[in-house]
Amino acid sequence: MRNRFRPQAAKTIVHGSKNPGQRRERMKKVNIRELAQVLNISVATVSKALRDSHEISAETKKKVVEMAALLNYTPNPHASSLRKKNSKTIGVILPKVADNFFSLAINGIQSIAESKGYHLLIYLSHDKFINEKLIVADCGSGRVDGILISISGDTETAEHLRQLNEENIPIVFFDRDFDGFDTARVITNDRECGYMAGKHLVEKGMQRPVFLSISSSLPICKERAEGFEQAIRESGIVASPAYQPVLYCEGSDEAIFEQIKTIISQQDGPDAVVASVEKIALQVYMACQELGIHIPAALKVIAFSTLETAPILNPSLTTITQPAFEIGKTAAEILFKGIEKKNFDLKGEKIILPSRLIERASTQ
Amino acid sequence: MRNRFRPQAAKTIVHGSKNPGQRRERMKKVNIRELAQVLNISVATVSKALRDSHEISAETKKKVVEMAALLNYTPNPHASSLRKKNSKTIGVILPKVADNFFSLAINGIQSIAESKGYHLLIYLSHDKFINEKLIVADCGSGRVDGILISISGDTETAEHLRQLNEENIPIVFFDRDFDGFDTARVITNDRECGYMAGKHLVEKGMQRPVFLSISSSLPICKERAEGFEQAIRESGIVASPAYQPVLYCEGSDEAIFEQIKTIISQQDGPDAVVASVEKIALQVYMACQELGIHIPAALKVIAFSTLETAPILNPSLTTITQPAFEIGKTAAEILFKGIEKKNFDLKGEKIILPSRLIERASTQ
DNA sequence: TTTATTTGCGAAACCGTTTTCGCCCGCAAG
DNA sequence: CTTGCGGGCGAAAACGGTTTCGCAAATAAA
Repeated sequence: MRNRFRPQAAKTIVHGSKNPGQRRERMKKVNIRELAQVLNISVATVSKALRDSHEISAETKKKVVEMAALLNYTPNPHASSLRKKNSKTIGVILPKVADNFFSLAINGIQSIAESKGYHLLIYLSHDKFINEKLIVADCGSGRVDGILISISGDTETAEHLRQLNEENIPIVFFDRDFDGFDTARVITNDRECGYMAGKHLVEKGMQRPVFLSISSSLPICKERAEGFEQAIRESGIVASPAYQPVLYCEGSDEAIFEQIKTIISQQDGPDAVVASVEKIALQVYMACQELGIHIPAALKVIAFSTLETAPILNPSLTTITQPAFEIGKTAAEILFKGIEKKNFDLKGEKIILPSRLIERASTQ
Repeated sequence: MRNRFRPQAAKTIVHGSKNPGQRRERMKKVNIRELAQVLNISVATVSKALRDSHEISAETKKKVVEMAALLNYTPNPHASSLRKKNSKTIGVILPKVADNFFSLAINGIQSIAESKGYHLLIYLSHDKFINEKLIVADCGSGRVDGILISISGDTETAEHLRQLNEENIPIVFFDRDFDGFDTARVITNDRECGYMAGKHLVEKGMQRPVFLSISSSLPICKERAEGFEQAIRESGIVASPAYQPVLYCEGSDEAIFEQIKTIISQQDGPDAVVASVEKIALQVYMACQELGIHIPAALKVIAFSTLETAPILNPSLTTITQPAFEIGKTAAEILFKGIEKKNFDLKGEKIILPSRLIERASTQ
C-alpha cells in the first residue's frame, strides 16, 4: 500500500501539438452588412428590425431575427458603443479583492449590473493613489458609463475624479469615500460603530483598550477611530504618553505584523484591541497564537470585518459586520439612477447602511 | 455616559439638492480631429505621433504629445477597438467570487493583465450553465480578446465554447476545466490530493472516512473523489450499503447544510470527512458546533481550501491548499501567449500546479 | 546634373453600427 | 380626381479613431 503518486510534485507541463506553420486566422464574423445582403434588404432595416423599431413590419422583423440566429450574428459592441456613445459597462475600482468585504460587495454590484444588462470592468488600485489615478484616467473617453469606487488608503486629492466628472461620467463612492469630492456615497455608520466598539470594551471593564488603525486620512478609519475615542473619553479613561487610544499600523503586511506583535506584547500594553479592518484582525490572532497570548483572557479583540469564519475562529471573534453585499448593491442602484436619468443629481446623495455588532467569545 | 447615537439605526438617507431643470450635458470630450486642428496638422499625423510611429519626426511628436496632455486628450477606446479589431480586454468567467480561491485567482490574473495593459471584464455564472452560456455569447464579437474560465458545476456541453472558438478567441480553463473541450488548462493535482487526503486519514486510523462532493460531473470534484477512493481501497476498507466513501451534497446552501448535519450525526456515521470545497468545510464546522460534535476527537476534518483563517479556526483546519494566485497568474500568462502569438496552439496545453497538504489540529 | 531613395506628412478609406432623412406607395379624406 | 398622411423601407452621414497609399521635398548616389 505504497503511495503511487509523487505527492506535491514539481510543476508539471504537458505540451500540446504545435503547428507553427498553421497560422490561426480570425474567422470572419458575419456582420450586419452580410446579414442584410443575404436577406436582400438594407442594413438600416436590419439594424432597426433587431432593435425592434416600430418602423419595421412584423413580418420583416421575423425574417431578420431568424436569419440572425441562423448565421449566429451578434452585433459588434465597439461599433455600437462608438455610435451610441455608451458602453453598457461600469467600472469598479477597489483597493484589493482579498478582503472579504470586497468579494461580497462585488456580488452586490454584479447582481444589479446583471439585471440591467451591464458589464463589469474591475480594477485594483492595490491601495495606492498612483494606481488609482491611472485607472480613473483609463475609465475616461467613454470606456465606462459610470464608476463605483472605494478610494485607496493614500488618496489625498480628488483631481483625477474631477477630470472624469468633466466628462460627466457619474461616480459613486462605496464604503471608502473621499470628503473633498461631492458625489453620491454609500457607506456604513462608521463613527457610531467605533463608538459601539469602544463602549462594548469599556463595559467589559477594560482599562487600556486601543484602536488599531491603518490610515489617518481614510474616512472609514478616521470615523471609526473618532467614535472609539469618544467612547473612551466618556468612560473617564484618559490618554497619556504611555496610553494612546489610537495606534497606527502602516507599511507592508510584514511590517504591520511586527508592529502588532510589539504593541500587544509590551509591558502595560493594551488589554483589548479593536481591529479597524479584517486584515488587522487576522494578524492580531496570528500574533497572539505566536506569542502565546490568550484571547480573551489576556486580550479582548473586536474587529470590523465581514469574515464568514468569525463564528468558528479560536476563539470566535466579536465583529462589527458591514452589510457588504447591500452596500455594493445600493451603490450600483444609485449609480444606475445617475446613468439612466440625466437630470438625477448625485451630489449630496448619502446613504448610510448600518453595521451590526455581533458579540462572540473574543470579548467574553 | 449614555449612548449618544442610535446604534444600528435604520437605513439613513440624505438627499442632495436636486436640480431637475438643469439637465446634465455630456461635456464634449476633445477628439483627435480637434487636437489636429489646434496643432494645424492632419489627423493622421496626430494619430501616428501618439503611437510613436517612425514616420513622424521627433519634433512633431513632441508638439503633439504636449498638446494632447494640455487638452487632456485620451483616445476613444471603442473607435480604436473597432478599427484595430482588438479590445485590450480579457473576460474572466467565474462560478462565484465568494470562495476565497477565486479572490486569490483574480489577483493573479489581474497582476498579469495589468502588466500587459489589459482590462478585466468579470462575469459570474453563479455556478449555472444557463448563465455561463449567455456570458460566453456576450464575450463574442470582439468584446474581449481572450477568455479565462472556470466552468460552472452543471456544464455538460462545450457547444458555447466551440462557438467562440470559431471566432478564434483563445480560451483557457483555470481550476475547473471541462474534459470535452480541447484548449489550454491550468489546474492542480486534484487526483493526487484526493489520494493524499484519504491516505492521511487512513494513517490516522480512521475507519469510516467520507468524501463530501458537490458534483459528480465537475472534474475537480471527480478527480479528488477518485483519488480519495483509491486511497481507501488500498487501505483495505471496503464500501458497503452502510458505508459509501463518497457522498454528494447538492442543492441550495441550506439544503447542503441539512445534508451535512444528517450525515455527521447519524448512527455509525463517518469518523472523518474530506470537504471537497471551502464552502463545505465551513458548513461542517458550523454543523459540528451546532450539534456539539467535537473536532477532531469525534470527527476529523480535512478540506480543499485556500482559507486564510485555517490556522486560527477552532480547531485549526487541516487543508489541501491550492496555489490559487499562481493558477490565476499562470492561466493569464498562457492566455496572453495565445492572444499575442497567433501561431501558438493552446490545444493540449496542460499545466498542473501542485497543491500542498498542511496538517493542523482538525486531523490531530 | 540627373536619378534614386529616404523622410515627413496628409487625403481618404475603413472598422460595424445607429440614426436621420427622404422616398415611394397605398389608402383615406375632401 | 386631387391631396394628405402614414407605414415601411433605404441611402448616406455620422461616431472617432487607424492604416494605407501617395506626394513632395530633401538627401544620397551615380
